[in-house]
Amino acid sequence: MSLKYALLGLISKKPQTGYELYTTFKERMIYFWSSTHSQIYTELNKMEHEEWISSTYIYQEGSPNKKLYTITTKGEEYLLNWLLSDKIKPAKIKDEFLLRASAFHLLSEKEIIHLLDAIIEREQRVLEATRKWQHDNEQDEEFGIGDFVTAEYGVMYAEMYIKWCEKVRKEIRKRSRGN
Amino acid sequence: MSLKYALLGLISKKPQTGYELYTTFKERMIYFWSSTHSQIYTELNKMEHEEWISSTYIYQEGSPNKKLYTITTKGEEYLLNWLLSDKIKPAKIKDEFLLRASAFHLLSEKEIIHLLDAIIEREQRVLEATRKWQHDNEQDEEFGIGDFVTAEYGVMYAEMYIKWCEKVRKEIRKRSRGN
DNA sequence: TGCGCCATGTAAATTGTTACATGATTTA
DNA sequence: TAAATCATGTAACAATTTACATGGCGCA
Repeated sequence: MSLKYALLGLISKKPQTGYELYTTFKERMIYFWSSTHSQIYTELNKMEHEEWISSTYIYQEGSPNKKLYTITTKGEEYLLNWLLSDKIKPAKIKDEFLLRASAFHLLSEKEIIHLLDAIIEREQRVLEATRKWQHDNEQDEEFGIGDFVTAEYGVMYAEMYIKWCEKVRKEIRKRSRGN
Repeated sequence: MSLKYALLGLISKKPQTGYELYTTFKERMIYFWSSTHSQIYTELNKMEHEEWISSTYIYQEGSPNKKLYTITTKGEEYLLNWLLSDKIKPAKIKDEFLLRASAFHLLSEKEIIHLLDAIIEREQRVLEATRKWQHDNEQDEEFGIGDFVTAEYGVMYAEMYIKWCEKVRKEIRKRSRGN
């Protein structure tokens, strides 16, 4: 399982809390990885046991206390070993809309167009958010090569998705004119 | 969970066996859905209990016997209801290579290029296979709108992935010349 | 003679999701 | 004043993966 590598990769950039890692997952990594806070906290505790990371407890007034995790030498070695391994597992995707698309033979033109429009809108929002994030952060010294290439992927992925939706719309219109 | 809808969608096109469904998943739907044979067989049995599908046992000489599943009216209603529902869950993606890419700050130019080349090769194989499948089947009367649009997606997705890899390669070369 | 294909299943283990639990501060 | 944010965790449940189990046929 790769959640541990995902967490190690992020912590290797700078020490972080579980909450920060969780927000990074849901805000920035959604188009290539996903997880929930309950899974992240559990995994972080396991990883500390394995001594891939170490934590410092930070007392705060006003807001709740927190644990800051730092990667260890052992953790860095473990991560690097995985990064360089030859066996790269193929992506695992569960795309509900594509699944619906595969059953378009059961729907009318109107129904398909309605679904497509909703998805185009959704993807446009994702695209705008990614571009905004990229623009707001690219001058930041913390913005590294990994952030650059994955943000670029996010943009290309959303653009492709929208283009595909429009292609499908054209095809649907064409087919229903034909009937 | 949507595996049941995935199966219903496929069975709605024509009666199929668990084995046929399983091969469709691993050969054709990999870029938008994945499952294993053990999960598929279990799910099919549950779905028959729910009366969304019914089965006919087919005795064969030479090869093992099999069960052919057909969708019921109840199953069709259930599927259609899901197809038209407004809440379309966002795609859940676990892309190990993108995860590695997000940790590229830990690798050298040479190491990154090595990984990229392997992925480009992999994606080119996927792309060729999808195009071949599309070409070999588009004249088939069973090749419907769902097959058309999802195959198109597969092609666009793989093309985008390759373009992204090449963009990353250029960026990596640029950055290491800069140092 | 060993591997892959056809064909279906169960059991065990791991992963992932949702709900429960707490509680102060900030924002609408 | 209700919801969202910060912050961390556990428990129960659901989904998924890997291993176990069987066995004939065709191919190299």
